This record gives sequence, C-alpha cells and structure tokens, in this order.
Amino acid sequence: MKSTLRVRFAPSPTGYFHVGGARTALYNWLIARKAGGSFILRIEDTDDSRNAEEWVEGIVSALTWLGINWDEGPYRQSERSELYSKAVERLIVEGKAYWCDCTREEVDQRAKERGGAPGYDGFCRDASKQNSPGSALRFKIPRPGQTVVHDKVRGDVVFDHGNLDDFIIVKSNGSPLFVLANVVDDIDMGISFILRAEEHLPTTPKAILLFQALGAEELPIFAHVPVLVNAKRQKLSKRRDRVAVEDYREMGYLAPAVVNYLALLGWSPGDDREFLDIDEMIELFDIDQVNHSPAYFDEQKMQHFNGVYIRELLADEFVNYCLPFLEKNDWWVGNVKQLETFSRVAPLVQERVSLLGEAAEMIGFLFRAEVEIPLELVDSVLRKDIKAAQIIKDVGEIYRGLQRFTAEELHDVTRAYCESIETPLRKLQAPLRVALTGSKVGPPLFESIELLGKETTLKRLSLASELIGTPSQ
RNA sequence: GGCCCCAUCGUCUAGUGGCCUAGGACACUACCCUCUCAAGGUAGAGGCACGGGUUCGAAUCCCGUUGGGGCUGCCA
Repeated sequence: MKSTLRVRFAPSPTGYFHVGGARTALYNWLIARKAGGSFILRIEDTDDSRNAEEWVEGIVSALTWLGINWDEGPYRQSERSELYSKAVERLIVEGKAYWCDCTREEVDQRAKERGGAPGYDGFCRDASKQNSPGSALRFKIPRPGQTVVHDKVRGDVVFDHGNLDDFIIVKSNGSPLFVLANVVDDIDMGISFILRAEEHLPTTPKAILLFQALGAEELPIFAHVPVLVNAKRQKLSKRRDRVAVEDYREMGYLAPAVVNYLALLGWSPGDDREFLDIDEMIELFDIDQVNHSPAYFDEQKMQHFNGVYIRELLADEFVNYCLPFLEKNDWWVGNVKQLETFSRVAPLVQERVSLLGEAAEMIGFLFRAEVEIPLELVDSVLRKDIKAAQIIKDVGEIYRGLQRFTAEELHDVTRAYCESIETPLRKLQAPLRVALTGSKVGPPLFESIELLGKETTLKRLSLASELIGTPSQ
C-alpha cells in the first residue's frame, strides 16, 4: 500500500526544544495515528556549527515525556550525506544547478548598485564555473515561471519565480543546505504529508522545484499551520522566550495537560469541549479545522489546564508525581514517617495547586525543623494588635490540655475559644497559621496542626509568643 | 524595500450566508460557599479592525485600507 500516510517531524537540534515544535510534532503525530500511518523523527543537523548532541537528547526526552512516539528514526541528516551527494551530482549533470564563487559581500554590493531588493542576482548562472574552493552550488530557478503551493490550510498560494533567487543548496564547505537535505530525505523516506509551521511557507516553492528537479513522482501534501507567538505577537523563539518543554516539566506540569493545551492552540474540536484525552484528539483532529492565524501561548491558561488534570489524579498518583519535587528540598529525607505524613496531607494539597512544584512549597512547614516567619507577616499579622499575642498564648494553653490531638478536636476547642472571646474563627486562624506554618495560606489549618503533632505545635506557638514580645530592630 | 500569510471579547476559540440580541474557556469583577488559600456555584464586564461592494439577508463571500506576523542567510 503506497498510499499509507507518512509524516515526519524534523527539528534541528540548535537549542532547547520549545512548545511550538512540540505542537507541530503533536499535530503530525495525531494525523499519523488517526490514519494509521507512520510518524518519523528526523534530526536536521546539517549545520555542524550550530548543532549539539545535548539538544538531540532534549528533543528525544521531551517527545517521550509528552507521549509522542515515533515509528522510525531518529534519523540524522549528518549520517546521510551520501544521499545528498548523489542528488547534487544529478542536479549538476542535468544542468539544474551551478557553481557560484561570489562572496556575500559581492552579492550585497551588486544588490546595492542595482538599488533594488537584496538578494542574489544570478551572476554565475550561465558562467559554467567549476567547483573551486570557496564556491557554493546554487539551484537554477526555472525562469520565467510560477509555482503554486496547494496548501491544506492556506489554500493555493502562488509564487512567481521572479521573486525567487537561485538559492544555495550546497555550502562551500560541502555540506547541503536544509532545503536540499529536506527534500532529498522526504523523497527517500516517502513522506506523503508535510505539516510544519507557517514560517516555512515562503521556502515551499523552492522545495517543490527541488522535488520536481529530482524527479519525484508525486508531491507530498503541504499544510502550514500558524506559528505560536509571545505576548508581543512575535514568533516564539528559543532565544528570547522562555518556552522550553523541559522547563514546564520541571515546574510541575503534567504531560497530558500540556498536550491537551497545545492541541487547542490553533485547533478546536468544533464544539465547546476543551478537555480531550489522547484518543479523542486522534479521533477528532482534522487539518481542515486548523486555524489560520497565529496563537498566543498563554501560560496562565495552560496552568489552569494543569490544575484540572492534577485534580483528576488518583491520590496515589498525585503522591508519586510529587515525589521528585519533594526531593529537591533539603528537609525531605523520604523516610516512612515523612511519606506517611505527606500521603495524609496530599489530598488537601492536590485540590489547591495547579503545579506539582507548588505542592512542596505548601507543605514544607510539616517537615522543616523550624518555621521561619517572614518579617512582613510578623508585623502585619502577629503584631497587628495585642489580640494576636493573647490568642496564641491562650490557644497554646488550650492545646496543651488536649488528650486527643485530632483535627476534629482541635477545631472544636478552637471554635469554643473563639466564641468565648467573640472573635470569628476566620479571624483567629490567621495568627495561628502564621505562627505554625510561616504563611498566611496553606492546607486546612486543623488538619495541618494534627499532622504537625502536639509537641511541635506547642513549641512553635511559644516561639511565636517570644517573637512577638521581642521588638524588631 | 520586495514576496507571502493573517485579522471574532485582553487571550485561546465556536461560527463555513439566515439558528448570532455572536456561544464557550482562561484572565478580570461582584456575590455565594468557607477555618486561610484554592476548588466549586451564580452573576457581570468585554469582541466580529475599518470602508466599500455582492445578496432579500453577511462575523461568514469579493475588493480596498489599516494593523499584525513570517520570509527575504553558505540557519532550520
């Protein structure tokens, strides 16, 4: 069956793998899975000077994490140079390419003198030059002519060859340029559908011309999806925007949440649904439904998605996912006792965070030897009025006399105390929470106190009392 | 500069000529719930860039303007 869909994701390993690439990979993967075709991973590393092995590893691990698996590859263009040489030979023999020894400066200079648009003027086009040190091979654009790109998302886009320069396909150091390697590989690998970011649309006519020059029997179908942009609506770039997939993983994003959010950037299932699992995406994804305009990558919304996914986790799953984040803290030793405490508090945390990383921050007070109360809170909460001092003292006394140190019991006695001093519980919990946890927010207070244990609780309350009594400098 | 792409609330989007008084989601505001914070619930504010056509009828089709973006590399 020659008609089987074959798509490829072809990143270049020149930096952190960013979310825009991830979305392109995802779309390719979705149409492959939907059609029962093949998804091929190809590393475009023809530019020696800019590649690094670590970036390849980053791409591989990010895709794996996201659950985007490949059926073939990763192929590396750096290992396929023979193929490109053959193609080049053919183009030269057939007179479809020529050697050019113009320097960049010369090209610019002539463009300047012309007073016209920058770009190559075809100076060596008919000079029949031989390959010499410093010369590059250029593709001879058929003139006059037009090439129309039949794009699945843009429709037909016409390019006049008058606007296309004789572009370089082999650098003077002998290595192929990406358009060439790209096309040669796409032919060799039988790629039938090319889905990539819109930024590649302007080079597509060149690619098509190469496909034809190399005798490709059939052109692949092209689809150029809109790029992802930053707040200033510029194309997301790994240099100026912090958008590495790896970063999000480290912040505590769940892969399915990221995938779900990314899928919706430029596509929607056509109704009001926003939460889709992988199978639904595969079933519903349709290139014809993809939007035409750039999409802003909204981290805030992605975080919301993540919160939803976190809350859907089973309690055990949540605990396990949190472990790596707990391990980053020096107060975490991961013994049985800590594990048990965390398991008990985890459900209370799970519904309060939207990032796994937040979980650790929220429960640190349970494991730290001492609380550090920010000065700002000492002033604004504990020393705000004399009542806070009194409350902490009184509550300490009441707790000291408690036999059963449970959340329920603590709640009851505290509420009773509140009534006796005619203060609502919500007012009273603030100084208590700050004294015990060092923060104004956190898991429900009485559960926290129970987990903290009587001894620690009493100790922290008395420490807080002392702190209040000690004037700050 | 040249070529190309794009244009619905701040953002992501639904909308494929009448169902649109333009729907949903994030963010925002208010209220409810409540031991804090979240979550949840209810309500609210907020948009078809502009101008011409076509049509009985246009967010939807056409043209122009404006605005944004991409490409214009011996990067991918």
